[in-house]
Amino acid sequence: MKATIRSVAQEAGVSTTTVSKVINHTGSISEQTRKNVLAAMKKLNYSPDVAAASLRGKRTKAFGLLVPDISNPFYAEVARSIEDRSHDFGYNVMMCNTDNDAEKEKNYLSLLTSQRIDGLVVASAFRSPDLLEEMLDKGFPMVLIASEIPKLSVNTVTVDDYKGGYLATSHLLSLGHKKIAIIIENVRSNAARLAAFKEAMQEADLPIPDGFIVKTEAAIQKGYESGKKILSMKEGPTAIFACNDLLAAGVLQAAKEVGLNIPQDLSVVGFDNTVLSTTTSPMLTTISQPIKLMGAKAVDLLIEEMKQEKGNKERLLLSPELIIRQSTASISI
Amino acid sequence: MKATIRSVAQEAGVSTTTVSKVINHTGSISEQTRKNVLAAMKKLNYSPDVAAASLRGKRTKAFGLLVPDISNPFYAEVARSIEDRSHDFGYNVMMCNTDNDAEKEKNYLSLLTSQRIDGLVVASAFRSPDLLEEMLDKGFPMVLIASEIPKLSVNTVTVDDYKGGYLATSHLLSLGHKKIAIIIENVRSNAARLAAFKEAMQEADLPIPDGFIVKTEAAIQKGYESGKKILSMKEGPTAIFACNDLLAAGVLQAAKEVGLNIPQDLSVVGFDNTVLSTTTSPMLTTISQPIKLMGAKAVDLLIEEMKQEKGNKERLLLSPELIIRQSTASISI
DNA sequence: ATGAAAGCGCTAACAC
DNA sequence: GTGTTAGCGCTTTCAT
Repeated sequence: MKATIRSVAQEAGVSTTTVSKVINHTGSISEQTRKNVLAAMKKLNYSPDVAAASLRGKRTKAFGLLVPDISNPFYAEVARSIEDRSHDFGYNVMMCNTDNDAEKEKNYLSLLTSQRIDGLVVASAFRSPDLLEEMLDKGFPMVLIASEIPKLSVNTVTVDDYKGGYLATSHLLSLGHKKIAIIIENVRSNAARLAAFKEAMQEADLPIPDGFIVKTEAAIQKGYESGKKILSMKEGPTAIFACNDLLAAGVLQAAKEVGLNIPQDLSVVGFDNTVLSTTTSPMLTTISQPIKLMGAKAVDLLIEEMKQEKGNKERLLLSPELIIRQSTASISI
Repeated sequence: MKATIRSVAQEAGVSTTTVSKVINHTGSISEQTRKNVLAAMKKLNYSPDVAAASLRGKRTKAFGLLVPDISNPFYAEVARSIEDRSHDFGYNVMMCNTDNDAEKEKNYLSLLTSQRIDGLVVASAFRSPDLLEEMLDKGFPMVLIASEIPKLSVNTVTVDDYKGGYLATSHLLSLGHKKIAIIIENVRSNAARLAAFKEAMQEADLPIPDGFIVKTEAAIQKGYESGKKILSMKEGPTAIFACNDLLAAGVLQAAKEVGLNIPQDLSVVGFDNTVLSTTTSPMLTTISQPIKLMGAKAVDLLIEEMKQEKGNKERLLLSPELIIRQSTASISI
């Protein structure tokens, strides 16, 4: 028999109102009754029912989190930072894996609506963001993390992808590379990385030959395949910018298989600075995103928005950093 | 203004009872009214409020998931498989990171209780399982995954850790290694792996020198440090069994730093077969756990238990598999 | 086949 | 400083 506010009230010899007041620190309560109530709560091992409270207009103390795939180390780390910060505020996080699939996204959105969550953290791509827009219009607290949906007026925290792409390309350029290929994932954040790549190449007056831009999905295997394809060209590149660590790890495998030494024969730079970038051999030069900070900021923004109905939307652009490890080197010839 | 069962009833010109019946497929409803109600629901974009329903004794359609750390690739993959299967049943998953910290475990347990979850999946260590036991006694649906708490009578799905440990050690033994060290994490599952290691060594009449068993935490850095320590011994081992991939990755780094070639100078086997084992170089020989299957089974067990109050507790022991890659080889001398 | 009404656990006026 | 009371959105007897 689970303890209710009524059983606590009875135990403490007061009314439910009083108990409610001590739970929520509202109204005024004498120190003595407070103690009695607290004691009764402890004795009955009482914990308030959020569901019931939320019915009366209070918060559910739960956020939804939409990620493409938690088993992708980048999103696992994002999830961890989101959950940590949420927990600091007494919030639980409902995790949903969308695979960037529109059907699943929609599905989860309605599941989460049924669950009466207080806010939503979105890291999924949402190529058709109509439903999100609807929720936004209704004033539903939401924040995008590591994901951009230009059309939407919404709180956003991302790394500066353009800068990241520029950093990576410049690094390669400064090493003397002239033939650089890029592998991107087909999501919005990667578009900015590509744009920066093109810009940097153009500034250096370098061409981007056909086949030097390949678009694929985020998976080691895909990186491997893309790497194979690029490295089989007659006039292959001397460097590859892989737009995330998963892809870069795949490229490393492909290069090894083709007999290329890294970084002597081929430089590779990744993106995200996930755990993977330190386990590959050679370790990956990559662009780091301040994941801990991003997660914390995202949650803060959400909490903020919940308090003040309809505050202004913020767009937080955090700075990426170039982490030089062992997968890049000056061009030898 | 969110649609309620009342607004739907009004729209359809029926009572709330009728609407409830069509939602839950209970009682009997004429085909015509069914259609009307469905139409009204669609029109108002209605989705039932789980919180309110749960107040009346229905399920909340949410599970809790306690993992040590979602940013550990193994648990990320476990979480993914749990969430996938839960979603198949219309369930949401609340993810909690405990860091195997008793305080946090306790904290989350009470947070989750407030949330009225229908069941709990536990992958966290729970060195003091009193609270879990209490919940179990109350008949609360629970399942342990990749984690053992012998004292508890509870549904469990794990890999056969003993067999896994035996597999790993035998592999090394069959390669001619006689001096083998082991690095374990201080959790229960690893105890079985260690026991199997000892057993296999004894069967082969091989001693385990002082310092060949090191106990640490699950992190690359810890694996690195432990590796360094072991490899600095005068009479070092020719093979190391690292009880998870994170640790193994660290050992690889340590070996490299000390100038040891893998697998020529040192064989390494990991455990878990996470994404890490394919990105290291050389790729890791490791013991694979059928994570997808484990997650699915765990959820199935939970659903099963929810239906039939107090069924018998099952203990599912799945078979691990030896995955031979490149980090192990016959002893050269 | 349908509806009226009670009540799940809780909060918030409002009264005292 | 404390209690009475009305409902939040829903399910569920029990009538009709």
